[in-house]
Formats: sequence, structure tokens, C-alpha cells
Amino acid sequence: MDPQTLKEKRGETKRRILDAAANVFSDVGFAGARVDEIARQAGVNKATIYYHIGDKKALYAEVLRDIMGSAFDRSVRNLQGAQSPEEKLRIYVNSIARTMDQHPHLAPIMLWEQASGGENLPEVIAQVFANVIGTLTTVLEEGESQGVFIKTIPFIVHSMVIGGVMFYKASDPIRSKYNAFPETLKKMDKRVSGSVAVEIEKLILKAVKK
Amino acid sequence: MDPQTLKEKRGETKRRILDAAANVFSDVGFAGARVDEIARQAGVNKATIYYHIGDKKALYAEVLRDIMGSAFDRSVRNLQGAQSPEEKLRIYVNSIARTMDQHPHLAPIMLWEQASGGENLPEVIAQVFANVIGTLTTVLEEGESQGVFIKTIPFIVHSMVIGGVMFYKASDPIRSKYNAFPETLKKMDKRVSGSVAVEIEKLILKAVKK
DNA sequence: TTATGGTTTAACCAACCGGTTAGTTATACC
DNA sequence: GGTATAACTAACCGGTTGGTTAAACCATAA
Repeated sequence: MDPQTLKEKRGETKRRILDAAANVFSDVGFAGARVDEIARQAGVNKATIYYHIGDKKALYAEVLRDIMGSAFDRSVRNLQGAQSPEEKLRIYVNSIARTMDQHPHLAPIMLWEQASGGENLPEVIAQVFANVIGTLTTVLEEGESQGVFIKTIPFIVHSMVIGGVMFYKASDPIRSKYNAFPETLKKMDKRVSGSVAVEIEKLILKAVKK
Repeated sequence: MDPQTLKEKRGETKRRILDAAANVFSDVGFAGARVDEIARQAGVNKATIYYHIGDKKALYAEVLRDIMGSAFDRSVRNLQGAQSPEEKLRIYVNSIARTMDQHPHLAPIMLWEQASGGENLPEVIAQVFANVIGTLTTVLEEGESQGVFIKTIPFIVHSMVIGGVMFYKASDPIRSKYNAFPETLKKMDKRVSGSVAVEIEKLILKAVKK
């Protein structure tokens, strides 16, 4: 296409590889992923992957950093601006929902990673998770000490929010696939940042408010 | 060892295979599982697996039926006895928590299955899931029409409960593995049917009660 | 134009893995 | 006691897959 400098080309090739890899890993997980398939989707020879990035494990780690690294960090940083604990909790739920929608590969890859017990989870990403939980904990404790929230176990609230969002999103293909599920379940919104986030926000706030 | 009849022997061998398979599948998922490893853990020649059960897919389906088939059905049937919607909702949460604790392989396998979009999920199991959701929907609608529950989207409540429980349980190995997580998170109860279920129950009831 | 070095490729390999087969041992049946 | 059958095994097969290598390609500087 366009004339490119080598640096542009390098960047673009790497991007294509990472995008294809994210796609394949989110579809079939680490063990199920075939390097040949990733190369095919990236429109690149398999050896190019090894040249630019390294072996399968390194590629997976790179994808995780690429997708998760900034996503949660950025999204949860939003709630620094808010005033009341209620408002912060609202933003927390919506940030997570929006992040999940913006990065369609996030929920599946987190599920794969969780199922494997964090087999290939880089330390950096674990740190990001810890930060998100820490932020929510602060918000809930702040609310408690201000007398607007009841006493809760923050990690359980976190589990219900993020687990709920992930379960909702990831169950979509299963719900649409099997006739055992009624039409109402099959036709639910694939996105979570709209009405789903509103409902979760409503339930969680009602749950923790004094 | 003991002299055995053929029937006893058959049953015992098949059991050993299914247990080993459940173990391996829950550790590494379908794609990651090696039939040789399952045979090794079962203390059986690989061909014996093919003789008794069939190929890898058939084995996986058999494991799912074995673990999930009755577990949820039985546990959710408990709430037929209860009177009030509140009591039924309480039993629903506790049934799910208890089932997850009684079958340690359940949460991981459900995660693998969800991550794969139900790649190898037998129709029968999808039906079980649909029944569980249906039961909760009835309870919530009953409570709503009696004026004790607010109007909710039942599947989202379901997502928060079962997604929350699964997230809590499955995050345990990750929390204990990385130093990014504070001691409080590392040392949390591995079981969910105790204080965790109580907390979830409390939050969910407070969320949906009028 | 040509030399240079980063980039990409076709071809290849060794290890792995799901599944089969031919043959052996243990049990049941008459 | 002898035979039919069920249960099990060792060895193997062929396709797949992660990873390597050596050669080709191509933008750029001299």
C-alpha cells in the first residue's frame, strides 16, 4: 500500500500479530491456540512471529500486557474525580463494564486465565488487578466510615461485580447456542455498558447503602 | 488385590478414569488435557479409556454429566420446600455455594467451558443451567408480585450470584500466587459455603428487597 | 548502483498426541 | 476342565504443532 518506513512497517506488523493473537487466544485459549493459525490471521509467516516477539508463551504475555495493561488502570482512574462514595461506586461499575465492551477479548481471556489458575499471568497484570481491588476497597471503607455504606467484605463485592459482568458476557454464546434457554435469555444485549451496567449498579448500590 | 467380579471391576475402573479425567480437565481444560496423562493418573492403559468410554470428546462429555448432571438439579430442588421468596432466595444462594464446595472441579470446568463458548457442552447440561435460571426467575417474580422484591432482571441477579461465587473461588490460586495481593486477600477462605455465602446472601437480599 | 542490515519467507524437523491394533490375561459360563 | 467373553496392555501409526534455519527480499545510505 502506502510507502512505509521500516519503523512503521515494524510497528504495523507487530500490531497485526498482536491483534490476531488476541483473537485466537480469546477464542480457544493458550493450549488451544495454534501458532500457525495466528500467523495466518495476521497475514504473516510464522517465523515473523518468532522474530518480532518470541515463542508462544512470550506472545501470550505480550497480548495480556497489550490488552489488560492500561485498560483497567485507565478506566478506574476515572473515579478520582468523583465526590461521594456512591458516585465513585457507580463509576467503578461503569468503568469495568465499559472496559469489557471496549475490549471484546478481555472477558474471554480473563476467563481462560482464571480457569488455568493464572498459569501464564504476568506479574504486571496481577498488580493491575490488585490495584482495582484496592481502589474499590478504599471506596467502600470511605463510605462505611462516612456512615453511608454498611460494613461489607470488599473483595466479595468486587467478585460479584466483575464476576457478574464476566459471567453475563461470556454466557452469551452458550445462551444463543442451546434451545434449552428461552428467547428472553437468547436475545439479551451483548453489551454490558448499557442497561446491564445500570442494573448491576442499581443492585450493588442498594446492597451496600445503609 | 481383592477378588472382584467383572461388573465391580468395570465400575471401579470407569470411576478411576472419570475421576482422573475430571482432575486433568479441571486443571488444564479440554484442549490442554492429554489423554496419556489421564490414563497415567487413573493407573490404566490409554487404550482402556477408549475401550470403556470412547474418544476424548466422549470422555469430556461423560465427566460433565458425571459432575454437573445431578449436582445443581438436586441442590436447587431444595428450595421447593421453602415458604417465602426471601427464604427461597437464601436457599438458592447457599445451594449454589454448597454445590461448588462439594465438587471442587465444578468451578474450573465451568470457567473453561464458558471461556470456550460452550464448545463441548452437552445439551443435557445446558438444560440443567436453564432450569437453575428458570427457578431463580420464578422466585424473583413471585417476590415481586407479592410486593416484597423490587423489579429486577433475573438473569443479571443470577450472573452476580453464580459469577460472583465462581470468580471468588477461581481467583484463589491467583491471589495466593502473586505478592501484588495483600495478605488479607491471600488468606481468605477457600470455601464459599460458609461466611462467603452468608455475605453474598446478605448483599443479594438487601439488593432485591423492597 | 551497490553494500548493508533489518525483515520476511519457504522449507524443514523433532517431539507430541489422539487414536488403533494385535495380542494377553482375568473372569464367567456350561 | 474347557471355552467364550470381558478387561486390559504394549507397541505402534500418522497427522499435527511449536519451533528453527538458511535464503530471499527490500528500504536506505554511501
